[in-house]
Amino acid sequence: MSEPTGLRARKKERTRDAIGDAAVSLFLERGFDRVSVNDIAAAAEISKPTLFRYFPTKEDLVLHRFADHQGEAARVVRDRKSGIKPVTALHRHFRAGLDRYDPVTGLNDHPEVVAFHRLVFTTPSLAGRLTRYQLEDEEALADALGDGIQARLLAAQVLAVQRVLARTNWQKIADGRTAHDVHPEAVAEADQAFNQLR
Amino acid sequence: MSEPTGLRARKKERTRDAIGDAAVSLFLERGFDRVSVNDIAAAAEISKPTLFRYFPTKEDLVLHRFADHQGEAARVVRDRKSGIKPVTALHRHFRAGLDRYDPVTGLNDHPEVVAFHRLVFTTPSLAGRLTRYQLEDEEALADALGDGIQARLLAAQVLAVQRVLARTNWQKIADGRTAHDVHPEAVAEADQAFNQLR
DNA sequence: ATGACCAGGTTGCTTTTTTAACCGAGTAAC
DNA sequence: GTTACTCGGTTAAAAAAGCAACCTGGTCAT
Repeated sequence: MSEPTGLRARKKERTRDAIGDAAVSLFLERGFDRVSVNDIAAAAEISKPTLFRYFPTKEDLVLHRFADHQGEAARVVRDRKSGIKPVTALHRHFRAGLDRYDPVTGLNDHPEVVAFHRLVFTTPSLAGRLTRYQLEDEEALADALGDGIQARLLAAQVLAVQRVLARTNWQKIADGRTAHDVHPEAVAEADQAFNQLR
Repeated sequence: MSEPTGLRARKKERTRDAIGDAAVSLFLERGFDRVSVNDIAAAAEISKPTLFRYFPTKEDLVLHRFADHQGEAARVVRDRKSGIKPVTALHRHFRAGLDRYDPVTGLNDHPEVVAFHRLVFTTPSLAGRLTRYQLEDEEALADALGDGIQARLLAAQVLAVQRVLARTNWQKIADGRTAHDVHPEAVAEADQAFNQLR
């Protein structure tokens, strides 16, 4: 029922983490395009082909943290308890994210997280690639919601709302406020936005 | 001219160290035959066949620290400066070992080293295997000394002397004295023993 | 413009490691 | 006395990693 935690799987996961951590910390230190994949491979003590076996492109070295949340919205809809509407489930899930200051909500003031956001959104190739991830996420959510054009529209609107909320939160953090301080209005705005979706 | 420090070589060395360290620390903790090779492999996070690729037998997991000094006597004789007699070179090398409290001289009171010695000499299969290492060492030394039966005899006597000296030192340490305290008489005994060899 | 780099990726080929299964000897249960 | 462990050690096949060499596309001197 669970993952078979063999020796192989454990080491693969560790290697993946080592590569991702080395990459992100180098990127934060010197900027995305001032770090070569060779540098990352050297820092993670692996070879270049091995690096590309774990991550298809250099961009994914940064975006794997988003990729880990890939399909989350679709899963939330699919796994909702019976009697609960999709939008409600998504709403609750987003609010739970706010409550635990999940970085994907934009409501997180850890310096490293803030710097990471900045890195992603000020590096064009990263921002570009990120939208591709969002598209896939949207399709998955649409499939979970149903078949017609309405499912597609709803999926797009939900994810657009989440992006706006996250970006708003992040902006406030970027202006120097603390996550704890911003939290109440973030919740209020989320409630308002999700209610308008119905 | 030097070792090619590739990624592969570095990781191999680390793996070897990890296995050896895990093995010795488990042995010291629970005794040689209360630890299975499976335990060691698990502690070192490698598989059993991999363990045996690095160490031919369970005993060698302990004795690799001696094995690392394998052929040292022969090398000392071969690399001696011209004009220096073999026995003199070996004598100086042993004294240098005493001065830096090298564990192979028996003159070392670190708890871990003492426990390690105790482990080796109170476990029959280990003591047995150790004599095999010493035999190989003796043959190598004999070859370095020359061809005839006299070379063999001298080699055997030198190594016998070193073993007696080391055992004597270890005994004094085992009686509770410090290495620093024992050092002067260890040097004196070594000088006397090596002088009698000439 | 040409040639020499450096970047992100890729391609074979070899070495290393995992996995599961096995062998042979000892040993405890029943 | 058979059954069923455990332990040290081995085998064969498959996955993973390393390495060197390559491709493509840019950038910079000369």
